[in-house]
Amino acid sequence: MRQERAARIKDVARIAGVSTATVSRTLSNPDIVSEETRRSVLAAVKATRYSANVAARNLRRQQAGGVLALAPNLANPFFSEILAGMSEALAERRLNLIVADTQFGGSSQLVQYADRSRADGLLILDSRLDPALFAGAQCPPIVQVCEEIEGLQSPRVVADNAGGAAAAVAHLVELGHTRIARLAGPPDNSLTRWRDAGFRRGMDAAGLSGRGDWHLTGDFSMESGRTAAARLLALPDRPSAIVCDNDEMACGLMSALIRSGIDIPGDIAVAGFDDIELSRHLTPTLTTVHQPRRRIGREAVRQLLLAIDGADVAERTVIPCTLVPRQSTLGREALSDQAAS
Amino acid sequence: MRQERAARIKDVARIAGVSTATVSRTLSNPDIVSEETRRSVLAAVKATRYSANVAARNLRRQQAGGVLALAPNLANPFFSEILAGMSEALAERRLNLIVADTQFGGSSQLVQYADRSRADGLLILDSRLDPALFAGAQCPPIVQVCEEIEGLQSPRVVADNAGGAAAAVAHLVELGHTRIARLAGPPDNSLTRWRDAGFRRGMDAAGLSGRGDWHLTGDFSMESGRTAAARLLALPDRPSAIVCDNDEMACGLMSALIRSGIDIPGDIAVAGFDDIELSRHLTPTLTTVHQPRRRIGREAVRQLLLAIDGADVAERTVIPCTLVPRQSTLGREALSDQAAS
DNA sequence: CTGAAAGCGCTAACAA
DNA sequence: TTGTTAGCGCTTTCAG
Repeated sequence: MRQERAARIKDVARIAGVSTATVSRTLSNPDIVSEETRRSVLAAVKATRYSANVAARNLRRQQAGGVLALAPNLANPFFSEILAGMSEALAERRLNLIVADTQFGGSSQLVQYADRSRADGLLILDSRLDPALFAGAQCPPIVQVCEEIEGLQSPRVVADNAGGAAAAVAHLVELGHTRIARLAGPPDNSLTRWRDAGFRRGMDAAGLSGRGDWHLTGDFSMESGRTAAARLLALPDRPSAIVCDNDEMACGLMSALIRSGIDIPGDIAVAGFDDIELSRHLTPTLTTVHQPRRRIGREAVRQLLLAIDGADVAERTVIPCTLVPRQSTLGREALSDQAAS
Repeated sequence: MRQERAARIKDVARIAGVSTATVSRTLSNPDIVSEETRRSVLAAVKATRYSANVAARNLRRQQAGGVLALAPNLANPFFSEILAGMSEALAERRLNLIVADTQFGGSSQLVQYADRSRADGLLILDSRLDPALFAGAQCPPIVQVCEEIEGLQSPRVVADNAGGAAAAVAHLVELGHTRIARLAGPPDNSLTRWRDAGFRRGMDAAGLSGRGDWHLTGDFSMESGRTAAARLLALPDRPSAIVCDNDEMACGLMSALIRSGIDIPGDIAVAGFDDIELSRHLTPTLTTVHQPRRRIGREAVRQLLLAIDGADVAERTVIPCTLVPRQSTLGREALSDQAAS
């Protein structure tokens, strides 16, 4: 039972009684060969279970056969659904998605990838990367996704972060809140900055002004939401509502507030951002801003493929977000036993 | 400003005044060239920003340069942390991790990958795949991770699912519970079967017997935990504790129970499995079985690399799990304000 | 519509 | 220790 060698294009050609060029043509551009030839080649392909050697094809075509996604944290469900959308969209073009976690290996590893022979394109999801990494002449086309790196010129596909944050504020205002706090992400993060702008826009529209001591900061982790709760509770003059820059912080915050005997939304209403699956299953369920993550991933790939093909690409594609009102602002009665919406 | 072509090995050789073979040797095996040569080659590499063409190298070496992971759902945080561990371990060997979501493209796509020219190895995390996909002679080495496909012979790296489930039961028994129910995963899933075995082992050890009507089934989703709660509440004779086959179901279950006015753990104690990050942040925090996911990912890669190198590989590597007692079984007082443990 | 042949860039066997 | 050289398997001109 020795291991049989994989068939090469030569083998297929011999069996089909044609040249290797014809086999290649049949496979990549079936319309330009005669029907008879096509039939015999395809039969030979099937008989030999032939599948083209990827390295040889890529070498010849001077391409990499895959796209690299740089994400700050693979273990984060927010990114993973975007990656799933990317993977899906790339498969249609028979391109691989190679995923690198920027937490490891450091930039020394990453710089390797900013090279056409390794990746036909780059999808960058981490705004903390140094733009200099991608400055080389041989860097493949780039699309930035969700986050934005200052000083790296490339098309961007982002959610409507400002609009989402403004909608969250408007929702609270409509419920009668005027004392609205904010739990922001890291100040140097582009998401934070856009959501900041939206928050202020929403406040302005309602004639409200933000208060400095009601501006808390976290790092997008549940843990930082937990610690923010302590700071919130220590305030002499508490807000009646708080808008968080993501669901995970909102989750950590709510959980700590509840443990301290605070009623949500009775004492403090809470809104998040992202609409991760969890948000529907918290108690109370979390009002949040839904980002269509799969669609963002697909759209980013679409733009990248355009760029790879040398077509014109929108400098900035903004994907709309939608507010999803749930119990953490409406109260339990409003939606009591309703299924996830 | 025209785009400069990437340097090839020839360019480096010319600048360093040596042959291409020497450049290649300097880069892949520096010890066998003289120090002087090495210096001039490295200088030329730096000057040209040379980086070897991956496709050419792979073609010549008859390898793929990457390993493919087949996961059922990229968007699931449980898998994503394992993938992160894999990515980390592979980077040390300069191998890519290519991730494919088995939800999309169907097996027609996947079968393409069971081929040495596309992947140097396969990491299979989805037990629902057809073993026939990997039966070809040209299929690269495989390691199954976490889940197991019946009829696919290959090394496996799995958590101690039975031991974990037994520990959860033992913990409840120690707290005085004798009426213990189970919320199981899909019956055809290997995780479910191992956890089933562990559950029974734990019950037997305590002299307890499981009851048929206390055996609920879900599909590992939060949603299925939610619906299981309704069935649990409809029972004429309720258990005092329930062991769930994963944290997400436990989360959906708890959240629905609480909404129905059930006190956890006063009325019903709940234990999960996996220890996803969320579990520490639920209210009450969830007692669960911790799986060292990153380590599982790293270990799977270690075994795969051994197999690729033709070394002997353990048929089955079992990674220990540890019980993490929290409020959902102990009560809120016990651990009230303690940080995540 | 098809075949011959060049060559993508690299590594490794062999020779010196 | 280094250079020469063949060739990995494929695609794509260029001829016919």
